[in-house]
Amino acid sequence: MLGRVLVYESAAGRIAGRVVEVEAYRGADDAASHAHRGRTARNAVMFGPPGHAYVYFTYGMHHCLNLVTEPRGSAAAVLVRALEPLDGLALMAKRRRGAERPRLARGPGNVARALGLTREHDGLDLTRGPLWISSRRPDRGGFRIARSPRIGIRRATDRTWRFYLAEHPCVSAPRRARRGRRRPRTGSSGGENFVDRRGPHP
DNA sequence: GTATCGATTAGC
DNA sequence: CTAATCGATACA
Repeated sequence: MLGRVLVYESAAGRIAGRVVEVEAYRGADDAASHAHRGRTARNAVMFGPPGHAYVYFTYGMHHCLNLVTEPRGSAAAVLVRALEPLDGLALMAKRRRGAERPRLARGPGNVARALGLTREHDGLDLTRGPLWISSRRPDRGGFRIARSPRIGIRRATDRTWRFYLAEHPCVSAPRRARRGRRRPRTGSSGGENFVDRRGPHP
């Protein structure tokens, strides 16, 4: 996904952006996943065939876009956390109350907001439009791939399933850990950054 | 039935 | 740090 271009051809206009930050979520084995406790009306698309959009509503005000990645019956999806805006910047800015380019689609709620995605788009087939991933070769612009724990979750925080283009201006920087009582570190290496020298997680 | 929380964000 | 804001989830 990283470096690929997401395109949305809506009635309001065409929007395109390079994927620069994602997170992986799985099913029953992933306590942080919406699919952790099985299929519901909300997460049903995650259990459907791959290549579909799972759009959920959260915090009473935000939508987030996921791309379903595994075969029917096996729940898994990739959360799109940030895009580098490439096309339709004026339209995005309008929806994002005039944010500057690096912030137009930084953060999963802002991605959906900039594209105008809601629960109505839940289940869209990415192989049939109007929302799709360009088949163009991924272009990471020389930025290396880094990984970190997923953001904003409380369970399964030891899994480093957030992947992003390091130093890319459109990537949402993870909040620094709270000061005060330090949590015992579960991982191996001490954690300055999470650069992944082995490439993406399988 | 009621209480709590969340794959977030903007603002102070 | 917190309010915003409501669907999903937890629990009596």
